[in-house]
Amino acid sequence: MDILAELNPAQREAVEAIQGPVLILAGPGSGKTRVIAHRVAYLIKVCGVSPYRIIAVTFTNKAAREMTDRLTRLVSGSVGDLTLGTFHAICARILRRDGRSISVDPKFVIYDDEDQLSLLKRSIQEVGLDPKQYAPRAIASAISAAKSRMLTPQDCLKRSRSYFEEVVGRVYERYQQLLAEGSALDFDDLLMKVVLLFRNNPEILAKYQTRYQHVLVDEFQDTNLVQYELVRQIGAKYRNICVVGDPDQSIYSWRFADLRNILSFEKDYPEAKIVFLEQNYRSTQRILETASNVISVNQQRKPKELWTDNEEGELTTVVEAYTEMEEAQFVVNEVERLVGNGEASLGDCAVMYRTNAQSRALEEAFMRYGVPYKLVAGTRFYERREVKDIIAYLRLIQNPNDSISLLRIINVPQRGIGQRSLSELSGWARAKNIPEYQALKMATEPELEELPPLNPRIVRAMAGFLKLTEELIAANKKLNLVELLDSVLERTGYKEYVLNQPNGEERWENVLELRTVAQDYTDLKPGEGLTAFLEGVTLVSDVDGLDESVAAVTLITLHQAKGLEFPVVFIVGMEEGLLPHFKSFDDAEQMEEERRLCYVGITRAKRRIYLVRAFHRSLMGRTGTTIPSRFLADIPSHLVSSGGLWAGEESQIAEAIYAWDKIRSPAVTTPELKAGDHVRHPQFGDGVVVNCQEVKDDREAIVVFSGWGLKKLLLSLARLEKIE
DNA sequence: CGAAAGGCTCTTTTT
DNA sequence: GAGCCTTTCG
Repeated sequence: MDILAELNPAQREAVEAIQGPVLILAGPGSGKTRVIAHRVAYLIKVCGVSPYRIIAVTFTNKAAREMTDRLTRLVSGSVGDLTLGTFHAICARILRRDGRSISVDPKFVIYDDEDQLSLLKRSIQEVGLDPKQYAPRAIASAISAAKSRMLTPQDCLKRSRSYFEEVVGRVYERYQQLLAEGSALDFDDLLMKVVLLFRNNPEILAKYQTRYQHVLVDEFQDTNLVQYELVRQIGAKYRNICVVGDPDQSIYSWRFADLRNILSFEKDYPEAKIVFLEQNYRSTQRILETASNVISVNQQRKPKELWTDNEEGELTTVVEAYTEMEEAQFVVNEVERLVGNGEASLGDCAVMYRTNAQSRALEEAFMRYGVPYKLVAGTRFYERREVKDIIAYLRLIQNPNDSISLLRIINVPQRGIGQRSLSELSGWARAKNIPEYQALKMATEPELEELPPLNPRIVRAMAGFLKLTEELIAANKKLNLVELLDSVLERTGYKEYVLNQPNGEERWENVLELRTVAQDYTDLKPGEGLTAFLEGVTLVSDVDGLDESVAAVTLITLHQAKGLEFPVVFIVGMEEGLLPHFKSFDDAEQMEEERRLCYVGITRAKRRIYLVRAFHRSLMGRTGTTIPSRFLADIPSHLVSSGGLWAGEESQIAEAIYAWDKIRSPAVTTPELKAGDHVRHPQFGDGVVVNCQEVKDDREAIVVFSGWGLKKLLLSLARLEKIE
């Protein structure tokens, strides 16, 4: 098979440029995944590079799986030695192998968000603060921001400039101590620790640098600083780094992804070859045009000319339903209609939305009409209480110092060890600076002088739990994973316990489902299967479970939809407050990201796109009138099939009560501005107003900023501050 | 000790 | 509307 044959000139250029750094800027549907796959295949087949010397990073495990499939076909053989996976999965592997030198226990467990939050609450308390006063989520986010910039607690404390930052620094410090004590890492640690490992151990870094002759990174626009640094470190020796991305599809800034990575790449690798992929193979002309009109409003963007040879296609359908129930009903009916007249199959259709909560009304409608659907939320399964309980037992077997897991299940099923006794134990453990499990061991030693003040009955219960755990730990040395899991279920009496809970049957089904997942690991040696399984279930991403072969409509968030494509796409909730989300209202940059999100959604569609909204929507208990998303207004009418409803929108915008105004943070008072006024902008700095005029129901100022030039800014969005 | 009920807050996107 | 926490009662 000729690997270059089926590529267009630009794609071919991107594949053949194997020497030195390459930046591929690729529009939606321009075949970037294809370019990566072909490039790897080209390296292996044509250039004779061993797969062992190639590392390719994808955004999800699913993308990695698909890449493997594609490659196996392209090179007609196995690519087993290839390093392929998400940053997190790859880093976890590196740390298990080489983490010892920075005191990462190879038996570490990975904490998910829920575990992280529990540990954080504990850390907040332990530094003498009240978790109610310092929202653990806000602190979690601040710590994550720090880690994505590779800042240690000490760095944070040193540079803290406010009381909150100091609090973050102190909590962060304790949080890391507790993680270390329990041999646990959070998601961000996986990345940051590898960077630190490489920094402190040049010989280990050299090993990886020498091994990886070629580095490839997909979805580069959504990488953050640690990830950039990792790529830089690993690729430093050969500099054969190929990154692929699209600034217009950058939608993860809240995870500290930084678009500036693309600019840094051009700066750090001045010799980089830059390839533009602008031909779209996915969508009809009209879909592409709709999308372009939406995205071109963004100010912070390099204009890009996307084009396609595909047919003109259908008009964009804009629909207004009365309520969210009717919105869902419209989608279901329309799917049935399309499937009925043979225009599409169930699997061709996807419904996309901004927030997970929106899936509910949709699910109900699909269920009521008996239309098969699949909800993309793989991680949701692993968040279920019963599933997490079992995983906690398994984690405890792998690493008994994992106190979060221990506290989760020490009394599940009930063993008569209550909250009071547990805080006694925890306090005692903390005083001795040991994990709970070690404290448990000591507390149940009858000959010990200094015992925690516990009731003998409780001590007996604790000893029983300890004995159970020790036996399971021993069992892990000779049983395979499923045998071990069965042994957990049997020894704990979990089945009887869960069946007595509300929805017991369903929950037990979930446990059995988990057991099915575990079966994939039975071939591994005792112990190893457990490690691999625990890593697998923690690093799953939502789309990983998406199975294209199932004939059902896909319900998916806009974020999850990145990288996917469907012949028919419905985007629901096209309303102010939802898309764009109201959290972004007072920040021009975030607003641009909302727009990109909308763009990502539209460009998933191959043949048909529906933009749907509800006139009434209930949120937070309240029902409110909505107004159409501003993004709808950017689509020229010649591209829209006017469902009659759309025509009357203009007057509605004026009349509609802006339901979100009540929730929205107090409107930034827009200053009266005239030409010559000096203003300050959070991003552009100080500038001078050139002009200011009324537009629709807003005012638009044209301001010149030094270093940025002229900017058009809507006063309701841009946080302009008048300065004297 | 444990279950149940009531009250509170916060509502985005996820590896 | 949900999840989390606290309170209350058996």
